[in-house]
Amino acid sequence: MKNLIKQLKDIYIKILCNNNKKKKKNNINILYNNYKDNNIYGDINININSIFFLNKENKKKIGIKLGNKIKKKLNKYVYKYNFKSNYLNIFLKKRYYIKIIKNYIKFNTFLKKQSSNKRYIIEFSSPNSNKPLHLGHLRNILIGNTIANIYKVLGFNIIKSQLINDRGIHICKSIIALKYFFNKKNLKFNIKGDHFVGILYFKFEKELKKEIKLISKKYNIKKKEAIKYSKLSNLVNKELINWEKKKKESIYIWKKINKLVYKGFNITYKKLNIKFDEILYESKTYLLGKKFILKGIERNIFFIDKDKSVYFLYNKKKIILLRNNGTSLYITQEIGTLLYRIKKYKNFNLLIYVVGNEQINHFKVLFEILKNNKLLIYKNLYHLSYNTVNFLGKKIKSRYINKNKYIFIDDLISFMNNYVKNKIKKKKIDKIVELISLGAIKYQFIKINPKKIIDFNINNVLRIKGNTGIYIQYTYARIYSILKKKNIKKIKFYEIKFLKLIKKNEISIIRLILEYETIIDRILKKYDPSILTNYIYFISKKINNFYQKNKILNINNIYKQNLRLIICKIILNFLYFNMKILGIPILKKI
RNA sequence: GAUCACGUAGCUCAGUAGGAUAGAGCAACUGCCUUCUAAGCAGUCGGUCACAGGUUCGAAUCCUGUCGUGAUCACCA
Repeated sequence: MKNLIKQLKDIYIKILCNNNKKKKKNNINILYNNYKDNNIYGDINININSIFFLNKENKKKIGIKLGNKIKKKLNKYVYKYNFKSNYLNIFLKKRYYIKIIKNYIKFNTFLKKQSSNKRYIIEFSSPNSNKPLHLGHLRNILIGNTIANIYKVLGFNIIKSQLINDRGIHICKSIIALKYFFNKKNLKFNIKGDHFVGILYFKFEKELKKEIKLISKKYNIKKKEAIKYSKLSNLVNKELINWEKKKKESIYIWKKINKLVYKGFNITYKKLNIKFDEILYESKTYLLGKKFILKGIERNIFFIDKDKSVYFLYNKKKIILLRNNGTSLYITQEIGTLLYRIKKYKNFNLLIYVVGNEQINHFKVLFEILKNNKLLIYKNLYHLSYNTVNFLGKKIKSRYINKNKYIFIDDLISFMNNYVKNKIKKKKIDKIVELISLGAIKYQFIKINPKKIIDFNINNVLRIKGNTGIYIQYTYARIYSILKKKNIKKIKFYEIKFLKLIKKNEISIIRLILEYETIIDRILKKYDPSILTNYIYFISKKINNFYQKNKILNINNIYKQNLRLIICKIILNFLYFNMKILGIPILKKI
């Protein structure tokens, strides 16, 4: 069965844009009407205005011409049309929806596969190995994972990639802290590895802050200046040099610390039910970046400064690529990782970096460097940026060293678990509580447009009413409980009877599912998974309304019951499909 | 100071390929469990789409300016 919208588009193009097909094709606005009264506005709305300017009379003429043509050509499914305020409204026959239902039952798919051999890499999470994953990571992970899952169901060859920033100043800070501020007596070994290393890191930052304050007071200089005279800061720099020189002691502690952190990360990922296809470590790729930069100097793309640091000129500003002591920086290792990926995959069609919007400039510089080096791969790179998660009015970000500015994912999860446990009416087993609270957390983060700041307020997350993950899970469980009582496989499809019996209620649900492809297109175009949660919420509302108003089981007319059961089955599959994409746990019982 | 985002109901957010009467949830207030899961459903209340111009037959949506909030501005990652 051909896609109706596509058929309408073809007719539209044939009649309205003989010239300039390609240019106009993208502007054609043909949508299923799920939001306005179908008695007045029909099933499908075609916006006549979106193409080119016409005066009112001509618009009506063209609209009616188009309407006639559509009715003639698609007579099988279209029974009338009208023209209102520059919209051509198409009214569909019930037969169309019966056909759609039949197809859903037969094929059980909601999307047409688009591609099978295109390779897309989605890099997300990208933690530093010096502290636990926090809410900023959570947002990152959920955006990345959802986008990756959508590409996956569309048939793309997807690689979910985690890049761990396991080298650099930050990890040296934890090493120094372990060496100087802790001994066997005051070390706590009974906590999760990443939290343990986090304690080391925060201890260092605290001590550094103290020292700098003292120095700047003593010599009456600014804090930025004072860093130069800081003993701790010096120790860290030396540690980094030792590490890059592969000194035994440095490497030994570094390995031990990282091991602890990864163990902790894995537990958190397991709780979130997030899996990666590959894990890259910057410690293994940064040397490629270093080499690349040294070559660039020979080719006069990068320059050596007076103090021996290496820089790149971007908008007349110096971007440092190597420190004057020869050690690498963030951007160096970023280049190295990219080179590694090119080597590993030879060719990929798209690499999406899911990274916060504070790094927009960083990626602009990166792409510019690649362009300057004639690495055309930069055209296949995209920085998917998202806004911050704020807590207590402050951004949650690594630069804030005060531990109170962080909420770690682990803490949020256990907080939510407790809340759900106390709130639910009947006593539930822990597993169900966990799945409910996980769904609630995920939904709450995905549902906000990545461009917007999430003002993290525990009261926003701790909600079980209305537009929440629980609502979706509940809707699923409700429908499931009905289907459990009947053997759906034994239900026959009575086309002619169904045609007579199908009503507005049933049709409006099917029409909503028909909008799905448009929704997916928009999500990928905008890189915005929140569109999906909003859509799923809208559908769930419709279904709950249907459920409450109509009886499904034990109705007099057995054919009607069958029709409704079949629709329930489709809805159930549809919810399942999308909850999988969003990573929201599916519960058969709540 | 420069650059980039964002500003829609008391609160949290949809809507921004210009197009039909600006939509949800929360909070407040009404109804609905003897009947497939009431973590639900139906309803009431609530808006000068920050402000001012401009483009257009038509602007929450595009452009300019102002104000407000946030991020970035390079040897942190």
